[in-house]
Amino acid sequence: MPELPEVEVVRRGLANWVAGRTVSGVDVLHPRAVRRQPAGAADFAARLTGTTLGAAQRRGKYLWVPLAGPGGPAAGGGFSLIGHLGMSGQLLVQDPTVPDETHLRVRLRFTDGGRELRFVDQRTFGGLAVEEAEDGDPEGTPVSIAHIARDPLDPRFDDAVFVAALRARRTTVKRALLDQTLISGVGNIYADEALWRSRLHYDRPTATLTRPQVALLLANAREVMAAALAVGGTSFDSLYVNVNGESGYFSRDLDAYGREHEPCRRCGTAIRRAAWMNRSSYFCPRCQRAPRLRAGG
DNA sequence: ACGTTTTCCTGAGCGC
DNA sequence: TGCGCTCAGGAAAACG
Repeated sequence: MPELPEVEVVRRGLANWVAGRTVSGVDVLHPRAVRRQPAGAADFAARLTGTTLGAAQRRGKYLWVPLAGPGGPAAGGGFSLIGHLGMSGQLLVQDPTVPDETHLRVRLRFTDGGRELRFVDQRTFGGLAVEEAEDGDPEGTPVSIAHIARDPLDPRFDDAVFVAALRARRTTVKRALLDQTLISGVGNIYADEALWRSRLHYDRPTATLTRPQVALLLANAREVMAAALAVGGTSFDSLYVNVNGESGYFSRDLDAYGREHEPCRRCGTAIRRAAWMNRSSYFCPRCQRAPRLRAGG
């Protein structure tokens, strides 16, 4: 499941392999992959064809590639190719002779006749679109992601603002970590890892956390994602790979996620898995004590 | 306005 | 062998 480190690995791959190349043609093999393109698949293809791809950018789990038109950089009009991998999306740089993948959704061909860019997505939660940048934004952030918060690896992420905003929420801590308008890039895996490192239970009300506790949680989220990025991200199966189809190695370094019944690496207690919001939360029942239920009524 | 729940999707894994 | 069920989960949309 691609979260910030995995998406960053893909961003680097795009910067290496497709920047500076001009699109000669686009095949949309599944309309759902471009469902965020208001005018549909044909419009998506028309807006891309003939443009030259710039250096890939990222905010949280979103990627975008600035487009330059045939008339020069300005002629792109501030448009970008924006993408989200969802749960199972892959962007692969693939030789044209390689047979189409089973779940190939979109293909970009280039004027140099070299390796294609393929968007492959089994569960189709991900997608691509061509979009205009937010008016006057020097970073060229596409309009549809203007509400996404900066991520903790962004130098302009404001720690103090985040700490205050999280404590002001009337919700629980894991919900807040997964709220992309508060902090972006954190998904289920790194949320559980950051909570384990911080010895916090996922159901702790945010309002009960002290400023130092939230600051520590943020530092741990940042650390665990940086460590995962350093080894190519987390892969449980073939669903997350870099643009060359290779898996990352962080899954063996996880302390909580996916470790049900295995001993906590701090205290030896068996890690538990709890149903949480139609998904799972992994935690150490000893290190991460559940909040005391309020004696109501 | 804000917080919570539902919805979208497909393949792996499992019990019977 | 195959059917039905559960699970994986990001984030927009719908709901309260």
